[in-house]
Amino acid sequence: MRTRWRERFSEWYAEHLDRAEILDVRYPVKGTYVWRPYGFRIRARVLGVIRRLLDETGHEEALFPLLIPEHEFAKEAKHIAGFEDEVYWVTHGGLTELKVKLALRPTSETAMYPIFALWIRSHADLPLRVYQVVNTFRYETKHTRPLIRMREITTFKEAHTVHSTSQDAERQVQVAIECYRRFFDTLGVPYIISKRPEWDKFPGAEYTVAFDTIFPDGRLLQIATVHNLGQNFSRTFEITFENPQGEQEYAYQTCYGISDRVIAALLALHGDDAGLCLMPEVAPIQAVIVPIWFKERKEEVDREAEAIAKELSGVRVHIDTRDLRPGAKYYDWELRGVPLRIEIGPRDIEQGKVTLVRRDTGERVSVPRSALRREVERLLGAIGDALRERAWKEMRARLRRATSADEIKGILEERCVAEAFWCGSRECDDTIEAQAGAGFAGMIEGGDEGRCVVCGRGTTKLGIVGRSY
RNA sequence: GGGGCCGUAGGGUAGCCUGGUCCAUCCUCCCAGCUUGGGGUGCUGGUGACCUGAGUUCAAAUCUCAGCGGCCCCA
Repeated sequence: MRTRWRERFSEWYAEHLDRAEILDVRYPVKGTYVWRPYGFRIRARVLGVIRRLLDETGHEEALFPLLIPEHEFAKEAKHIAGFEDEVYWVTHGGLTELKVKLALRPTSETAMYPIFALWIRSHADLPLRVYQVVNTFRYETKHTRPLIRMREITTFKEAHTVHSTSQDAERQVQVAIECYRRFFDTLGVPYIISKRPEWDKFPGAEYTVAFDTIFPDGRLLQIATVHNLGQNFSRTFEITFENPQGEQEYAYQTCYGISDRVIAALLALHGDDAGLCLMPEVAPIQAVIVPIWFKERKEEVDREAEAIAKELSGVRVHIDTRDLRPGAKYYDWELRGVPLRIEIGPRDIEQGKVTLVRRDTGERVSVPRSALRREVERLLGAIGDALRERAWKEMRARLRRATSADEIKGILEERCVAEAFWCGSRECDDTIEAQAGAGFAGMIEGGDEGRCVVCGRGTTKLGIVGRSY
C-alpha cells in the first residue's frame, strides 16, 4: 500500500524520519538536526558506497578546514556573489573581534584552491583528484526541511579535480557523471541528468550538469551536481603549472558533490504506508530474526535463532529478543525498513524450516534450513532489484512529455514533472515560468528533433519543468 | 521576497474565542508487576506538559508585545 506515501507525502516523510529513528528534528537551531544512531548507520553505509566508487576512480580523500578567511572567500567575484547572502560568519574569538572574519564553508572551493596552488607546480603533479566528506553551512532563508534543505549540511561529499588540459577536465566531467550514475544505481535512486541553464549554474562554473530525482509528491529534487570550472578559479587562485613546453599555464578544474539529499531520496523513494524499505546494500540490518516463543520452548527457540545468525555470517542480522509479541516486532521492523524478516518458532523447528518474509512485497516463504543461506542471499538481491525497478518506474510515470505551455501547466497541477522541447533561451524560460508557474530546471541535449514549446524554433534540447524543493 | 497559521508530558491532542471551574483532557509512548506469545496481548499501578521573556490583571495555558521554533500558501 502506497496511498498515504503518495498522497500525503510530506506528512509521511516527516513522520518516518522520526518513527524510524533517523533524525531528531527537535534540536533548537533552525535547519539543523540530530542524526540518531539508526539513521547514522544508514548514512555510514551510503558513505561507504561513494567512498569506494571515488577511491576506485583515482580520487584521494583529504580534509580541509571549516573556516575560510574572508580575503580568500571573496576572491572569486561570481562565486561570492552567488553565496554572499547565505554565508555564516565567525566574527569573534571570545570577546575579541577578529581582524579577519572567517566564513563557515558553504562549499570548499575557496578553502582548497589556495592550497592547490601550493601543491601544483608541474604537469607531473596533474591530474589531482581529491575529495572530502564534510559539513557545510548555508543560511537558508527558504523553508528548511530535514535532509532536503538544511542550514548545516552534514554530509557533503565534494570532489575537486585539477587538470593540465581542457579536454582532460572535460573527460573528468564524464568520469564524475559515470561515477554518480553507479552510485545512484547502487542505491536504487532514479535520476534525470540535465544541464542547468546558464542563469542557474554553479557560481563561477563554465557549466553545471545536475542529477535530479522526482519525489512522490511530484517535486524535483536536485541530488548531485557536476561542474566544469574551466580556468575561472585557477586564474583567481593562481593555480598554475609548468607544461611540457616549459611554460606556466593556468590549470583546468572540475568539482562535483552530493549532499544529504541522497539519503532523503533513498528513504523517500523506497517507502510505503508501512514505513521505510531500505535497499539491502545500505540497510544497517539486512535480516531481522524474530524468535516465536512459547512458554515451554523459549530456550530451544532462542538457541535456534542463535544458530541461524551464525549460519548467516556475512549478512547483517539482528535477533530481536525484546519481550514483545511477535506481531509488534513485525510492525516495528517494517517501519524501520529492514528488507528481510526471518521467523523461527516451534513449528519451523519441527519441520526443519524457517520462515522468510520480504519487506517490499510482504511475500512469505517457508524454506528448508539447508537452503537458508542461499535463499537469504537470493532474496536480498531480489529485493534490491525490485526496489530499484519500482523506483525507476514510479519516476518515469511522473515525467511526462508536453507540447505546449498549457500542457506543462496541467502536468504540474497533476503533481508531475514535464519535459518539452526548448530552444534554451531565457525569454522562452520566462514565458514558461509566467504561464506554468515554474521554469526550466535543466536541459537534456542530443535527443530527437522538435520545436520549442514557446517560440517554435527547431531544437534537439529537451527542457524539464517541475516544482522543486 | 510577500501573506497566513501554529507552539499544552517523548509523540499526537482537548481546553484558549468568552481569564477564575485546570496542581490541565484523552490516545500513544515510557516504567513496574502479573499475564500473553506464528501480525500491534490483557489487567493493575505509576512517571511525565502549558516554548522563552516582558506586560495587562486581584487572577494568565487562555489577552498584548517581543524573541525563539514549527507549518502552509503565493512570487
